[in-house]
Amino acid sequence: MRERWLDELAAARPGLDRSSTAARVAGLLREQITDGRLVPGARLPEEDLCRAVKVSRNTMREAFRMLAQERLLVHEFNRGVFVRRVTADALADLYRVRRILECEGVRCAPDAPPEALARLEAAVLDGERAAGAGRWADVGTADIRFHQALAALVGSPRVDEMIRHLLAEMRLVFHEMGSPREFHEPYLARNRRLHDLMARGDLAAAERELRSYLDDAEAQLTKAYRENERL
Amino acid sequence: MRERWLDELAAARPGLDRSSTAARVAGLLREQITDGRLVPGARLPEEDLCRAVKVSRNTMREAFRMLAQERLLVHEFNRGVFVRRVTADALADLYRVRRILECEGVRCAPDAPPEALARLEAAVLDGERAAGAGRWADVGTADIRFHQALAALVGSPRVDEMIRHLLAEMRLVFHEMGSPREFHEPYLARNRRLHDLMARGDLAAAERELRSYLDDAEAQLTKAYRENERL
DNA sequence: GCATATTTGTCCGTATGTATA
DNA sequence: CTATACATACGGACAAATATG
Repeated sequence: MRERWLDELAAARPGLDRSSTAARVAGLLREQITDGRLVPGARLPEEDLCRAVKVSRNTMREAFRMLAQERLLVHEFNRGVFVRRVTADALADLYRVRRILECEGVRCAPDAPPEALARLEAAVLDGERAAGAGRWADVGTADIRFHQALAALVGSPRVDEMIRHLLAEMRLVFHEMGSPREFHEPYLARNRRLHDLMARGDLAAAERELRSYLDDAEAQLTKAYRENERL
Repeated sequence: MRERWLDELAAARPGLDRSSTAARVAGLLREQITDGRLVPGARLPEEDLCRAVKVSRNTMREAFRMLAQERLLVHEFNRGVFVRRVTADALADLYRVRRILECEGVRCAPDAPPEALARLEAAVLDGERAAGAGRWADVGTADIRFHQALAALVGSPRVDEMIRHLLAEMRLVFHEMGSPREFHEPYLARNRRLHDLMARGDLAAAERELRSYLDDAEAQLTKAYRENERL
């Protein structure tokens, strides 16, 4: 059975690019994954994908490797590659590291350049606008951008990369549980409050708010996970 | 001209393994790099390596990709792969993240299992023993193990992986400047002191000591870098 | 539990494009 | 500018592992 995301992938033929084809293919797949068209646990058969994107198996395998490094795919030896399924343990670890990096971002706020703080506010506004228009998927995207901007206050390229990968994984978690509105709506106001506390310079309160935010979100997701596992 | 590390690589044929050949090849190369036989900036020509290790280009490229993800190699499109050269900027970023992760480790010490603290002390002892025997390369290894154990107190697999990669890069830095004794000797006593402060439960003092340790090490390495650049 | 079909792991030869002496 | 060396990408081959009936 030829599935829908395969056709969409085949349709999205990019124009010639200056970078490697493997990187381009990886980009296509990444988009399918973060947009939720390729669901966690789905298997990616080499041959089908090669036909769909019209690249050789070697190139496809190179693209697989890239995405496996980003933890979006898992490579099971002699079995194939699958869209990553985030376990409850991995989820806890994800939040452990988010707490470390994002709280550090809050503490670095005074030393951050104004553009970095502006991006934080822009993300809050984007989220509020998207919510007003009922575009709940975009609310989720804005939320991710907000937390990315938070960690970016550290001013470290490495931290930027870490948080980018972390939040890409968070998308996997969201897709595994659906109902974006229910999950993201309550956090809109909290992002706003967190931003305002930081703008006011009350970093201690901001960090407390952030910690409680992350605790709540983790608890909510973990609860949903346990319920899903029961199926 | 056939260089020495190529022969050593060819000699180190491992017994059959259950994992992928690419992973095994990556392991071989990693060893050559962290041991300093492959120096930063060195070029790794595909063909020569394939002949030396007797694997196909595809497999070799897969190994390259793994090591590039660990930042030990850099892949320049259409030019080849090279052993990474850590720039002064990258060095500063390296220490920025080390400060974040290792200080977090200190703060997590009370919640860490006894084995984790034991590994910290073991690394201190290993360093002292190696120094007593004049094995300065081993002193460096013990130092890296010490800081790895420090970050491991966080109890997060992800943090473990991050610090492992970070410290592997630190090895690149060390190799680019030689004289292991001069650099590592003064830090032996500081590792001991840091450990003792933590054992005593004085976390605030421990964190202060760690920060000053990292500041000093960074300053020393940066200074050496500037001097090297003058060549 | 077995035989078969499918898929992956690995290798090779080759054509094309890119960088550098 | 030409020549050479090398990287990129393709497609086919075969063994080994896995999934399927």
